[in-house]
Amino acid sequence: MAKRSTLQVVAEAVGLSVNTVSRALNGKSGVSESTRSRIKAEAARLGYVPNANARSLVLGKRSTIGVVVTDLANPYFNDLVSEIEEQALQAGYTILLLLSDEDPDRERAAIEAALHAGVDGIIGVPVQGKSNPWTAVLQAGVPLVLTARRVTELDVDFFSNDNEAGGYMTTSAVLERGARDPLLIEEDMRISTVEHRIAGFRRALEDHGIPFDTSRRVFVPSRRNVRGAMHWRAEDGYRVARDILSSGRRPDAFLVGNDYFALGLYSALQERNIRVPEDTLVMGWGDYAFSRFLNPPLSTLKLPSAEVARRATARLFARLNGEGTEDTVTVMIKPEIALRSSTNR
Amino acid sequence: MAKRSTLQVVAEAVGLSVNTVSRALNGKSGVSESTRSRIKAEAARLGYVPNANARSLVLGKRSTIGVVVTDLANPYFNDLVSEIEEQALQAGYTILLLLSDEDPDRERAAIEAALHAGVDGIIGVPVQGKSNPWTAVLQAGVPLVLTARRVTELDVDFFSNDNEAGGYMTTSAVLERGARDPLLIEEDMRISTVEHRIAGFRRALEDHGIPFDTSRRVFVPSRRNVRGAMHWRAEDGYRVARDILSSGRRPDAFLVGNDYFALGLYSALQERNIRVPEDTLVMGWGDYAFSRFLNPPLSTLKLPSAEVARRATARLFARLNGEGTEDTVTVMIKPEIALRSSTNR
DNA sequence: TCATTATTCATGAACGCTAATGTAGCAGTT
DNA sequence: AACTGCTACATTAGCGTTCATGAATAATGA
Repeated sequence: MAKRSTLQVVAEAVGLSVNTVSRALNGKSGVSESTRSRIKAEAARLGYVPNANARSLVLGKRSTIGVVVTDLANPYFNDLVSEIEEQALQAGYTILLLLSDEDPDRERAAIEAALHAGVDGIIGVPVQGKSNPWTAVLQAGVPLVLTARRVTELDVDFFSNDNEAGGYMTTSAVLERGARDPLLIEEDMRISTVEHRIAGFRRALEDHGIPFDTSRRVFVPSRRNVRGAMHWRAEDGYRVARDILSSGRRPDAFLVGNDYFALGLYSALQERNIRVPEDTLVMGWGDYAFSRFLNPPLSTLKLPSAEVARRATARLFARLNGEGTEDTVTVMIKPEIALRSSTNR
Repeated sequence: MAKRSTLQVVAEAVGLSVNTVSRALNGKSGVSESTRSRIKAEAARLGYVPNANARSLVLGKRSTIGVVVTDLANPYFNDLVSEIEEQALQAGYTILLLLSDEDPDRERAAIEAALHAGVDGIIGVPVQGKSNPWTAVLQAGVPLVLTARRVTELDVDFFSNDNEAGGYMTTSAVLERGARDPLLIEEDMRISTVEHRIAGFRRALEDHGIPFDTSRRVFVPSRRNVRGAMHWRAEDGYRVARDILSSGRRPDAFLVGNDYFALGLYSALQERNIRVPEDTLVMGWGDYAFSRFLNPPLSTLKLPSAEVARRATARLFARLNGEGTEDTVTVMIKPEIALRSSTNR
């Protein structure tokens, strides 16, 4: 609890003015090399750490960006956050992490907290919901970049995977392997991710001469406001798959909204002694860490989370430097398909 | 990019002094209710958001705690971070997230960044390494709480699972189910977690009349400085298990350092047509989201990450309020075993 | 030698806020 | 009428920095 030494203390110790010490430590000109090194030595000896609050006040920025994400248990989002953190640190920024847990109320609170904390900019993954708390960010004049999920009524920079392409790629892959009656198990969320995925699914079906109708997709009820929501997703996927199978329906391919659903699906299929890939194909989404080790190894879609994160942070930093403020940009990065045994035929 | 309005602007708008406006908005006494509501209305109309930098400077605190963690891809740590975030938000704090990626150099940089950013306190998960960057935190007079991994030479508050007990519980479970030749597959890290786990393993062995020697445990080489290190862990676990099996060794139970290793182990066992649990038992560690959905469902140890997080943050906040500064405290919370089919016998 | 310029440092102000202190007005007490 | 105590506000100072400006000293040129 030692009282932290200030510039003044260092200045007195070396017998110079506060200003000179500041210039010396910040590498500014107007200080001779000899005194600069003397000052640096003394500062180090006293364990001087600049007061970030005072520094932020006068500089008018906090060197911190807010990262508002729905759920850390989702591998995609923790990849995203990890990469943002790395990029930020390299640029001399730190990140303030706020979690919304897919809950609109918490999201509002998170945004407010970020604004209140004085972040210089925000990278966000929006939650679905009628009211839009993100406009508050723009009103406050804080640069904003959205990722992963689009908010159409908001004209801001947006970076994401190309989910329509992903939906098309995954669906085409199973159709090309002979599936004629595929079923899409999707998250029940009003987010662009789902919408685009279904659009790609539909386009692939129609390209292969299979008419699309709503019976080709079922929804897994989404859970909100649950810590580590992902822990329940496999369970939910299992339940939906089990219901489908006990209704007597036998799709020859399953496409799921994330690899946790596939995990639950595997269990449900096994209960009925339906073999993968002999009796039905399974295609995941997300390429989670466990997917290649399932039995059989799961074909899935590898998402470019790191690149999304890099592009998004780069854009935010550009905005913080006052560049490219005139128009907003939308970038969708192509995912990559990972074909494994679950779609072998 | 609208210039944010300051207290002064609000003050002029209502024709009162800056101080009165400040008192009114902060709910302090000395302002009549009528003027208070008038001020609040005007502030809201102008979209006034207090300048966090100025506020932090005068209050002498940033209302932010640093969370220094090794790896977000590890389910245990993202549980931990999620819970810390929630607790912090409730207490009016935000969290600054720093990642060390199990790399001592990055850890040093992360700690420095947190200190530089002026956090009020730090919750950390230390990396192994000879030099100790954490002393810098104490030297700077910043309250520190460590979790998950102990640094013996550092006299600070420590909160964790009771890993020795966990090691004992998991080992006893397989021994009670008839295993006489168990093998421990452990991470090759010089951290207290591993050390305690092995100690518990050993104690359980000896309690059951099985002599411990170093051939009873093998190490999986640890990867450092890799984003999402967990993605490789299953692969590494697989490799170690495969080598064991191809050497002809046939343990009647495997205990692994985390559930990803179990995932790799399953693959290796399957290649040799060794059945679980008929031919050998498998016991995991961590109860990851996928573990109960494996085939067979994995017996494992459920770690009290949320409680560790809650206790640790509560302790840090106590320190921030100047309570309990006299001595340091060590808390080890008992984990819970989750018995599933992989140890059925 | 003296004027000119470059170098090195000091001084003062400002960032936006909160806390301590000051003052005017008014009711109640003696 | 004079004093006390309270309310409701204003005034002033200060948090620890950085930046703009200014002064002193040393170096340069004729």
